[in-house]
Amino acid sequence: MDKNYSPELFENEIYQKWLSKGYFHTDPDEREHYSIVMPPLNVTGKAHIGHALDNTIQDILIRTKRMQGYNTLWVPGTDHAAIATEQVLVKDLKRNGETKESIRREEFLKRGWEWYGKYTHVICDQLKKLGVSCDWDRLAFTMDENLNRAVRHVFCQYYREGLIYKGKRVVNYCPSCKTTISDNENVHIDQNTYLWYIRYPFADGSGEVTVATTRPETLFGDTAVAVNPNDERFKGQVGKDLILPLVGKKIKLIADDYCEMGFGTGAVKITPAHDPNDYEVGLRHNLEVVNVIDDDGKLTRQAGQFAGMDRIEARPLIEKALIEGGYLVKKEKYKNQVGTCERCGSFTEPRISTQWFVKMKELARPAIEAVKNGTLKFHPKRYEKTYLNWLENIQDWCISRQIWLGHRIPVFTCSHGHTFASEEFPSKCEVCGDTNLTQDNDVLDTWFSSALWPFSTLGYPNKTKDLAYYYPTSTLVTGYDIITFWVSKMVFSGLKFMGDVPFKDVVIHGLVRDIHGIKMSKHLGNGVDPIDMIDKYGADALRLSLINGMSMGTDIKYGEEKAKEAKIFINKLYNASKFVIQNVKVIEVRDIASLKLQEKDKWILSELDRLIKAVNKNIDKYALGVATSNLIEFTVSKFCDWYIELSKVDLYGNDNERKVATQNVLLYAFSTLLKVFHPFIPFVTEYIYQELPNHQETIMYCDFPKKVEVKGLNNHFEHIIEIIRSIRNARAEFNVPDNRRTNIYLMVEKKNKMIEENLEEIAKLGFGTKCEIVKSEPEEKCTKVICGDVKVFLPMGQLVDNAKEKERLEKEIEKLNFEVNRSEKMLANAGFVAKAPKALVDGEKEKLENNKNLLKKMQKELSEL
RNA sequence: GGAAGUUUAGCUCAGCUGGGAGAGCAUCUGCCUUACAAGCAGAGGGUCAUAGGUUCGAGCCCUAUAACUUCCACCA
Repeated sequence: MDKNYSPELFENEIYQKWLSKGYFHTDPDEREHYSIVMPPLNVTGKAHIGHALDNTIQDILIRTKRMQGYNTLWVPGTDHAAIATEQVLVKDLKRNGETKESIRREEFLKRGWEWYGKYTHVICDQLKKLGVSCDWDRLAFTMDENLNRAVRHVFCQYYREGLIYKGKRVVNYCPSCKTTISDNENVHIDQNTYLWYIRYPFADGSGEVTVATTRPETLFGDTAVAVNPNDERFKGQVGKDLILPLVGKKIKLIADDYCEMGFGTGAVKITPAHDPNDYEVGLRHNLEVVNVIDDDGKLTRQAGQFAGMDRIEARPLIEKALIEGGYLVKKEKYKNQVGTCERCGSFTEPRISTQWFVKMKELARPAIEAVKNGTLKFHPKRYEKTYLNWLENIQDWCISRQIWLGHRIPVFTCSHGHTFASEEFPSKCEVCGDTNLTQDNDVLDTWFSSALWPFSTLGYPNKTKDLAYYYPTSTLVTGYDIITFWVSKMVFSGLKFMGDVPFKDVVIHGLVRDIHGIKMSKHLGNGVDPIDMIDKYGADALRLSLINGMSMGTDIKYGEEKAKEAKIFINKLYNASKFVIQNVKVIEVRDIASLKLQEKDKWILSELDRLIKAVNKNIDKYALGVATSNLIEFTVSKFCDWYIELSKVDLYGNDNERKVATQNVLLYAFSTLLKVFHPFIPFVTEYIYQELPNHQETIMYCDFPKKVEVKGLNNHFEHIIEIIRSIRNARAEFNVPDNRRTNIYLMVEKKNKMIEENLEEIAKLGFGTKCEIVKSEPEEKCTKVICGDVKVFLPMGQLVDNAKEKERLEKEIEKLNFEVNRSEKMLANAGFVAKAPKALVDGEKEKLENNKNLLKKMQKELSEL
């Protein structure tokens, strides 16, 4: 082993070994299964710190369950991320003076596949560095042939059942990406803009109506002005014609509840083509729909002289024209929110278009039910609300996208106008046999294929063994940001097509932010690159730093410091392993239950037992951050600080029987610790494990510890620890440097086996040359420490100072008095004695008794000084 | 406009069926003790956001308030 912990020397090698041995691969058998499907990775992306978190959590769960004996499957996969990839490709083409239209659809798709082929391994390789134990043999891609089949199969079934329809709706359109985007992808941002007050004169010259708008450029599409039906100011004028400024055409003044009295001017212009509300108003009043913004975000010829200009850029010019025409009443500053495209950031346009939709009401119902009746559980539970709230207010799902990359909608039309959906590419029309067929040009929303992920990756629509065995999967791990995007869609899809939920538990983690709590972004340059962290501190350190102290569902503030800290801890574990290994090199391995254990052995084993149980419990609760805290606390504060030091007495001593027992306890405790730790920090635990005597082929398949199989471990070894602590404290108070050793004398009230057996240990850990039990106070000048029924004498010669000694005792007495007082007050409280649990009351009584005794002794000491 | 989360040591956070406030980092003191100076031993540091309430007992439960964060929503 290397002197220092250097993960770069072994992590990669170990991963390659795991891979080559096929440890991650599994097939159905007679055992109980535990399965997870990995949220598909964006195939053209780089792994970011959020991926590291998400996959570390999954890996911990998978590795634990694998060690617990489950048939454990973790399916990895990638997503075709159509819009993002298409954008990149289009940009590429542009550089060569081409467009996708110029190279045609077929060639464009070919280039898409080349791109995917080129980049798939990048993100997968990055995940491998993290140590993920997923079954790479099953790596899935949302555009794989089988997944395509699943998509078409599902589409056709929806279609046949009338759950998919084509319809006119106001949808969000991104003029830059040139496609429709879903509500989820349309992010609202605050905007400082203006409200323009524009005068619309009555056609008969009888005055005017002033409307307020944030979008003067849509004026060319106005087909009415609406006022509230109860608005007295407009009584008698509703129904009259107004002149549309700049255009000159006549539009009607209508009355509709949508227009709120008291807001703005109380009158609102209605542009059905470019505002969802206005569209609804338009339907109610049978208004004409006039498109003034085209696919590129430019004004159409309806805008007259402004035609061909970008809608945003045209705004000041239109304002100028309104001023010149005398139509602008005023313009005031205004804050509102506008939709922007999640991907490119440009302003989106609501617009009327023909799109494909999935009817959601009926599909949502069982998905709601599954959570309400507990078939599907969220961890933490509060995220049920996000999920339910979304499903309960669900709108129909717009699934068509106007791009080329992705799953093309399998709907065909023949030259006679017959339209039908088909799973396979049809040779003729289903109705009339016509062979002249055209396929719908749109592709499906990427979430349409992601929605099928838990079963499409297992072979659906074929009835495979995998599907029968591993579905429903056990746990889904993802961030709260895609509960509505993705989780909900998988649930209703699974229920619909598999007749069962896609997973039983949904584990929701938070977002990883920078150390100040700000979202990481390229723009701000505050991102932490996980690969960078792995290179500097090792994958185990990265994993541990992400998990330790994490509370599921809550955002994490992350900085490089955390990886550094984690590495320091792992270094500690590594050093402990060096100690263990060098002391068990030559060992007579015995069954732990058959050993003659000393008190310190029993103590560490009972602490280990507590640790194991706590970790098991916390993993079951998905409280992984608490589990690692348990593990670290045991490793440092129990095993290293105490047991290793205590064990040296016997390891370096002359009693062979004691030495063998100690070696065995050391080996047992440490190897058990490694196993419990393995899911969290897989590399270093495997590396160390392979150095231990009697090891198996891999730690990955060792039994995950459930408890320590030794009876009668309870003792009061804590008392020895207390004595050692008081010695150290006393020395520190006298400023005795650690390198100056003294004798230690103990006076006990009655024979105490525990102390007799641990004299050497007390001496070693208490900086003593020796430690002995004395019958009477030693002659030497000593400082005295009282620790329960034990009096400790530390001969300190000149250092002992009566005044200081007195001061120390008085401080102790004061503390004790406070305690006694507190206990007495509690016990004097009738309510407490009557209502608190008996054990608590009895405990308090005992404490009071002990403290009173101690107090008496101390006061005696004080008076004797 | 709805909803959720957060508020505990200088910093990052634990503390989950209510029973004497914790860790790591940082700070101070002493130590190169044969696993570890990326270390060891010791110390200081907190009206658990504020105000009420329930209870024998509240960091934890209830009700308000404040600050910060996030999600959802069509207010011109």
